[in-house]
Amino acid sequence: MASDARDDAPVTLSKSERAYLFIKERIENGSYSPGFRLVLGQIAKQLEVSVVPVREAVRRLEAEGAVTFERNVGAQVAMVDEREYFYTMETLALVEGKATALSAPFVSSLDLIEARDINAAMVDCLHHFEPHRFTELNLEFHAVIFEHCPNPHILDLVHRGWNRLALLRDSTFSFVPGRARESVEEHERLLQLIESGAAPLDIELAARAHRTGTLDALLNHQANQGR
Amino acid sequence: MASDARDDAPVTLSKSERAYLFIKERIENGSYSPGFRLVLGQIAKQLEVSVVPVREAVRRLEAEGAVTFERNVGAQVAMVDEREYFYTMETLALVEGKATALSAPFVSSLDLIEARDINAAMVDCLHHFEPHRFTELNLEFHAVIFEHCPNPHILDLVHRGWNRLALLRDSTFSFVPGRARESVEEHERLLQLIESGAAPLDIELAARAHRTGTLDALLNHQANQGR
DNA sequence: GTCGATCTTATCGTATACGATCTAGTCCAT
DNA sequence: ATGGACTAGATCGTATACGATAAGATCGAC
Repeated sequence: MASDARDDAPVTLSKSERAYLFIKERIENGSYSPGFRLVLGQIAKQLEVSVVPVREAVRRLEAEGAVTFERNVGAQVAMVDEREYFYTMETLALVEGKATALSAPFVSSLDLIEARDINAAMVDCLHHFEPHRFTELNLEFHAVIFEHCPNPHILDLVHRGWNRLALLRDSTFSFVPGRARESVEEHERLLQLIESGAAPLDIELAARAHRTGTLDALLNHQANQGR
Repeated sequence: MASDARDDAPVTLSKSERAYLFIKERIENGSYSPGFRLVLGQIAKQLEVSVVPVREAVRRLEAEGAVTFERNVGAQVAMVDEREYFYTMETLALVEGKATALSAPFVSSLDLIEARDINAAMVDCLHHFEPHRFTELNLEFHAVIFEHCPNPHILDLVHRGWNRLALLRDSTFSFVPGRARESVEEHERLLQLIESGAAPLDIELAARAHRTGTLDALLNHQANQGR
């Protein structure tokens, strides 16, 4: 992040990795919006590399679900509709719930303090209306807990879900007024469950409901707006 | 499977796909056991293709977790220890549980009949001691249900889990005597839950316990055998 | 004027080639 | 004999080149 490898002296980053990060970044920040055609030769020229590493990067993004690929035709940024958003949220609810429950026993009192600090900062964001930072802090909050997740596969699924959300954030995400405040309250309740050593299943379902609640809020909000 | 594309006229299968299937097959049937070094040029010669599609296949397998890859060093079949097995089973319990609950409302009475037929065949396998076929039928049983899963992401995770298990089947899986019979009984109970339109969460937890039970049985079994 | 066949072009899929990097073995100095 | 530097071989990473495929344009027939 600090020193973006100037031109052709990547200290420890292969060209295919550079291509991967390059494309991924552009997809996430919206430069390449859903449906955008990724032409290998074109991207290769921009990056001043050959098509081979670019192709590898694109296939990798395909494996991650960020782009779709058709043989002899090409790749394009994955189309993400409401249905996709729903599936992703449902899956996230599932894996985040489990990840929270599995992590709970390993959350220290220091972690709890840090989590509460973050949650407080989120309240500040509400007052100053900084939705972007709010979302960031939300991830940090959960990261403090998940950091202890003993099952790396489940943790990986959580990160995949987050990536996917980042992908379609700009197109689908909309800030639902009441939900943000509800969210920070649920955070505090989650922390209390963890602190009190509640049953794993209780924690799991609470964390699951936390995610599901965001989904429901969004759906209701859209429905009320006649969409 | 039926017609292994003779030489250079793959009707509708790219060379990288052929390489992918070739390697995957060998990993699953144990020809390439964990730790086996996958040398691109070597495999390329065997398949009479260049290294480029082979490399693509290997990277794809890496993304799936079947092989590990180190830059400028090479790839090898992923090492899978008991811990890995545990993680996979825990994750599978999670996603299979949800997949079952989500699919339940769409399971028809015809599906129920088919599932019960398969379950009966599994009992036969027990009597004739055919553990391999038993495992196959077990997958079919769950497939009948999951076929209706409305969330493709979760279904995909189930399949990934199955793939992963197939990967380490030979090295870690051992047939636990009493568990198989227990398993078919749990199948029947699952079907009854689905049939009676039980609450989604009940179905989810039952399906989850079904998978967890296999894991516990295996762990206890190993513990009792002093390992 | 519309439909279908041919041709053109853009893009992908793969082969080959070569430079870069790692690993291991050898040799020399201590 | 042991440790470190050097050399050689193997393997990977990427560039370039060319054949293969598919989408679109052009032209002719009805």
